[in-house]
Amino acid sequence: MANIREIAKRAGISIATVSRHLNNTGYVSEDAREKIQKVVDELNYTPNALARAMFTKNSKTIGLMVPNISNPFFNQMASVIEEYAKNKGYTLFLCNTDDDKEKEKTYLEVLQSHRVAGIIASRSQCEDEYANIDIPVVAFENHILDNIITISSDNYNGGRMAFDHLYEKGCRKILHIKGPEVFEATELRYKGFLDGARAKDLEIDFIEFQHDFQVKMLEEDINSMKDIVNYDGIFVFNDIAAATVMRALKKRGVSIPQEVQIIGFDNSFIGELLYPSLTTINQPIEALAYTIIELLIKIINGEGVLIEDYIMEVKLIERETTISLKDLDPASI
Amino acid sequence: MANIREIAKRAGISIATVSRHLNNTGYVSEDAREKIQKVVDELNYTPNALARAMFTKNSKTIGLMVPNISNPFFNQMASVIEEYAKNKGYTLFLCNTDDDKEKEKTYLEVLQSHRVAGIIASRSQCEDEYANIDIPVVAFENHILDNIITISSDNYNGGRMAFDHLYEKGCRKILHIKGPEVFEATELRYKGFLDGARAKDLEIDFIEFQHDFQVKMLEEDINSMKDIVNYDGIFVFNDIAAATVMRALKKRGVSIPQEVQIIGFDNSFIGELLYPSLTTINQPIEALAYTIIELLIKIINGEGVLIEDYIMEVKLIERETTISLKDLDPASI
DNA sequence: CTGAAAGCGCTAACAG
DNA sequence: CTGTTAGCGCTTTCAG
Repeated sequence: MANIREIAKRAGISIATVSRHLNNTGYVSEDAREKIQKVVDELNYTPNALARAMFTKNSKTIGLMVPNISNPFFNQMASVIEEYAKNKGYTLFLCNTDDDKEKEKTYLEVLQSHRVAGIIASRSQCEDEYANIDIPVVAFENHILDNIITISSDNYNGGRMAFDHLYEKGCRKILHIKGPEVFEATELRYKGFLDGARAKDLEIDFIEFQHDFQVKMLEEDINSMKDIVNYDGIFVFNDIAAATVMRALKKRGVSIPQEVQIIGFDNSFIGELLYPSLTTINQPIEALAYTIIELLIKIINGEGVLIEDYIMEVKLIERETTISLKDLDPASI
Repeated sequence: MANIREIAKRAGISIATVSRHLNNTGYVSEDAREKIQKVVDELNYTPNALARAMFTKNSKTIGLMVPNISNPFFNQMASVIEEYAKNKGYTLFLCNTDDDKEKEKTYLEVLQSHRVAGIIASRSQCEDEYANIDIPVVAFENHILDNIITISSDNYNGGRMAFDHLYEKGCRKILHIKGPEVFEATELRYKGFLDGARAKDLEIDFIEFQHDFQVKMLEEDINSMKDIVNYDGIFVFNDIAAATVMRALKKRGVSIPQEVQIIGFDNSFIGELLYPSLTTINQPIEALAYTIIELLIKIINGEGVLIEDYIMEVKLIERETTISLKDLDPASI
């Protein structure tokens, strides 16, 4: 692959001028520009970003750590993060941690070695591992260290909204299927939901899933639920798990929402494909992704940012798995 | 961030020896090894992959181009490609092309500039753009150029199996919802399906969707289908589109599979979450991903590979959206 | 077993 | 407006 020296030689001009032209930095005569561009086009020359990065100390790459890219919520996040990053001139390294601390640690080293300009750590399981990283980091959902910004949705409030909604719809025998304890986000949803119930003096049952979506694994969790039919309202910690729960219920002949109302969390695309379509709490993916990228790039550029929690508003998306009792067609019960 | 010179100085040893130790290449005395490792640990030193890449001409990175990472089939592919790549010591750049030629071209340049060791181009819309790339490339699904290997599932056969299955189940008024013409994969499914029908002298109707899954867009396509209720069997070009079709049918009160049988394609996780669960054609994601990575890395390493089409076997996954007529409970019709 | 030195491709002073 | 030059951090001959 050609290099800048080759271009300079063929154009009969020094490499400094070629560099200036390529980067549009400093003066270059129109005449020189043309000559250079001609050779650049002929040789299909592309500047070596690695060499450039070594000098400028900015590789223009960002490491994106996600639990798993096949998780519908995280891949929607990844999709828009990718777009924002690209618009800013950054390319993403894709890192699936599988919610596994060891894998996260390994990737952390890989990203470090590639001298990424910044790291987005979603649902991190690490702490001190980030202490000696001198690369800008922003955390999504799980907190890492005091000096690392955390971005998340207002999960607590979302949980509370979920409860209020079910309650409003008339549910009184309520179950919450909660996520693994190590997920701060689902833990907050649980707390919010619980506080909502307490405010109404209502007792609530809980089941904890041992893991998040990893194609097929949820089914096991579902099988462990026995008396799931005894409730009239269920709040599931995310949409994909809710889909699995819905499927299990239908298999047992339970009709939704007539017999059990369901509410999920995320508002990932899957909710709209289900039948009945899933009532859920929307996480503002665009706002989350935008905030993550903006903050990270500000830190990369040495601009000051407030070290604090950045919490984005959620909102209820009412669809078909919840329904007002008065709207119920008696015949369908 | 520390560099090798710093390590060498602190360890009182030359950088050459430090390098040898780090890469386990050439002789280094046990004594030297210890001294070096001690400093490496103290300083949390990680070798600069950029500098290394400049010298070795192998960046140990791979550019993964996918239409969109939120497409369930492609993100499952990405997930396992990522795992295989990591095991081989490669890290992935994530590139969403959105099935847009211009975006693909842009990313091609970006990947070139980052001097990726190889490129995986899924469903590429380009041709000549790849002619002057001196980076190993493998294509998934769409062919690019004669000298570029293409890996894909046996889509033709899959289409044929889909027809045979519906026919066997008793369907005679059949519709195929096909993908955009520029997708070689869905085009082959269409051809296979058509040939199956011809073999039985059966006339079949077709509808063409204008685009693949991009959260929300499919709904428009669905709305454009009027007489969708007049069929007893539908083959949809992929699972996610099938999910949308199922939802539309149920909204119109059509029962599946009693009135219409449905078969999708991909066997992405979504099929199992639907109710009834979706009969579909399995694409062997593991085998595809494995082949893609194996071939690409062989090319990167200069080992010879056969330039030809690598076609992986598909198989029918029978679930609940198709059913033998004799199994039908008359009461449920 | 170890070190000096050249060079990968680029950018940014600095001196014309 | 342009060219020379010194590195960025690393690996690898080639001499010891």
